[in-house]
Amino acid sequence: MTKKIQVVLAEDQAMVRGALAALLETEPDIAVCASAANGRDALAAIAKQKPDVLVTDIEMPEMTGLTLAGEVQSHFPQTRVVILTTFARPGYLRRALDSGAKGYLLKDRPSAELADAVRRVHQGMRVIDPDLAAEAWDSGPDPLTDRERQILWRAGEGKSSAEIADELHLSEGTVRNYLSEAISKLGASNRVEAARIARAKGWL
Amino acid sequence: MTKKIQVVLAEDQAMVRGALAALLETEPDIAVCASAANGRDALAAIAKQKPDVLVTDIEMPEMTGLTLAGEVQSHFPQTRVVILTTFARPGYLRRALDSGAKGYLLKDRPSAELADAVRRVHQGMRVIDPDLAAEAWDSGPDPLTDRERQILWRAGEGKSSAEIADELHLSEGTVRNYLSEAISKLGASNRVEAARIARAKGWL
DNA sequence: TGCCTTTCATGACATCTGTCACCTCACTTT
DNA sequence: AAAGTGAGGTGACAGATGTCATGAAAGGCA
Repeated sequence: MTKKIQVVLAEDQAMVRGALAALLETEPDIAVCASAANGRDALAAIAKQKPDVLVTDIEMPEMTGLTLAGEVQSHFPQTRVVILTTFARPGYLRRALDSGAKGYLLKDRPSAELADAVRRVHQGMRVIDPDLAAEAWDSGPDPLTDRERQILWRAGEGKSSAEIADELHLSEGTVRNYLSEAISKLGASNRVEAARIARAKGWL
Repeated sequence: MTKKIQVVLAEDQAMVRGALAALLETEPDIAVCASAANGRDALAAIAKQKPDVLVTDIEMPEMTGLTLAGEVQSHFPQTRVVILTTFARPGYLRRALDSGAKGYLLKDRPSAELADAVRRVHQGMRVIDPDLAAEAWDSGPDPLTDRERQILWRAGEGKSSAEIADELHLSEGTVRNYLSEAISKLGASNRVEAARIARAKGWL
């Protein structure tokens, strides 16, 4: 047999990280050469190990998987990236592909697909969840501006317009204007629903 | 060696389920005899297999891990339950223990602890995450009434007072009263923050 | 029987939210 | 130089939200 496919694993939940490593180690042609609990550590491991494939979660402390994918793409292009996440959010998929990820796999999928995805991506193929790809296509791009995103995020945390204005050094009226705009763009009827929709799409 | 510890696994994310099974299978004294994607299927598996230990997630479709723990406790008391979840929520821990669970483990913990927990619980010990137990102790019991919970849940989804009133056949004023009460009990300053706090504590 | 607790309801009030028309100021573009 | 363009702001208004005092009806229990 030729050399095993070297994989680095990035996932913040230690239990899941260990379990995924155990899963990949059951494959005779795959070896997990390092694993990390956040994007920053993963990047350091990649610099040292130069693995064939990175399998990474998205929501992690320090550096998200999406940012990590971008860094890997620009500094270590020989390492292919597979995103492995809970979230079937069109915005996430779009950003993942923009960041150079070659695979996007959901944690809902059968565990056998992980090793498959690693092998395919290693061979230069792309592996994208087909349902999600279709959804991403017809849900369109993120309609929010940066300001709207910042403000909607805080509103979703339960902050009042006045508090948000204070934090961002804006007037309260301006904050209300941005929220109004975001609400109408998302077809919501108030800030809470708008935040919910934006979160579901992966735009927050 | 004596017979292996028989484990049933309940976890809705297929990838994680498969990975956890692979992890447990690496232990020489543990065997995963069945796994299920929701509480209902898990209960059926337990009825058939009569396993020593059930390892279950909390948030699952059809039947949550907490409800499942209660069912197992009353119908199959010889099966000990270990809750394995992402959520460090005092309310979840409390309900888990009330439902007869013998273990409560976070997915943040090192993967080696899972097999340990299974062994200990099998021997009749309890395994509770110590930090979470302390937090649960001083955060007190759920202060919300059923009505307040129902209403706060819907408010957190972005529904207006009028919509909630309609859904629950109450007057709008009554809904506002309950929300006001919930907001003050939780020390929040509006409905959104109140919902956030309640979710974080595991009370929603 | 009387007392207590829950649940639900009103009305009144102050404040917060969402919407809209319109304005300023600093940049680009042409 | 004139005409956009985008970020930010103002003021006004209707409607939603949060608070409080008060009260009716229903069940538990001593």
